Amino acid sequence: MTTATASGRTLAHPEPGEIRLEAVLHALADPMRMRIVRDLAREEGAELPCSHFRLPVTKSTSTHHFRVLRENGVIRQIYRGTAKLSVLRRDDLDALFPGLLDSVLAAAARQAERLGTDEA
Amino acid sequence: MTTATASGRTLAHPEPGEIRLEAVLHALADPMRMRIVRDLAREEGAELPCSHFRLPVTKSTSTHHFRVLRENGVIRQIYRGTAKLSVLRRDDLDALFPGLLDSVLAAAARQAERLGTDEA
DNA sequence: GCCGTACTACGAGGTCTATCGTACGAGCAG
DNA sequence: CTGCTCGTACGATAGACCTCGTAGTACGGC
Repeated sequence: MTTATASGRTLAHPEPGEIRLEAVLHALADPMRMRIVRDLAREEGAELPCSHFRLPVTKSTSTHHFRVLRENGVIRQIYRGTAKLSVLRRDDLDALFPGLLDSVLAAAARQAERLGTDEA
Repeated sequence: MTTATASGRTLAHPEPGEIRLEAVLHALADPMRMRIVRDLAREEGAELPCSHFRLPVTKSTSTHHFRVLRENGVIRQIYRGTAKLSVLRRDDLDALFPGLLDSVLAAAARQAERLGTDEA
């Protein structure tokens, strides 16, 4: 439980009603972002810092991808100390688009297995 | 090239094994293309000519979007006379990514209803 | 107070995308 | 054959996107 040590730094997230399907699909259409989402889904409910994901890109690019995921309503991000923790917005997504996230994740897992592209 | 033998102008489609999830998601992330796919799904199995879709763009742009859908494995296209008919590749998509197409279509329908953006 | 860590902001480069307009080829109706 | 309709191809333009590097801010420990 993140006891919101709230430092005043707050990040803008779309309301559930603001989340658009095209935006979510677009966010998931990038391999790097799909990888992040898959990692988050694997540790359901876990709040992971950006540095936990060993992405093969620079930190600037990571920031960009996390921002896209957040602004499109796929993840939620909060600050805690110097770290920024990310969580999948499964509840909101499931409420808006039932079954979508699960089938996308299943499809990604299946394709990763098929192509042997399964990363950590 | 398009060295078409008069009766059988054939179009290149990806094999089922060539269809990539990111590509499918990317194809569906565009409102114009999502609209095409929804129309096709609504008349399941039907072969509809491009002209059936009254898209608010020029013909060049339509051609472009249909091409993207075809090259990414979402639809199949065949010539018949002067018309080019399009069909949803539901069988292949369902085999590759079970449930994906249905949940995306359901999500699109739900969002259209929510936003009152239902066209057609 | 000072420094290291974690992440951000801004700008730039290169690529991709969506859109259009115009010109062309393929088929069908006279 | 002549024209008409359907769709394609090519070129161009404007905008978005992914990537990076550098400089900067917030936080925690010394």
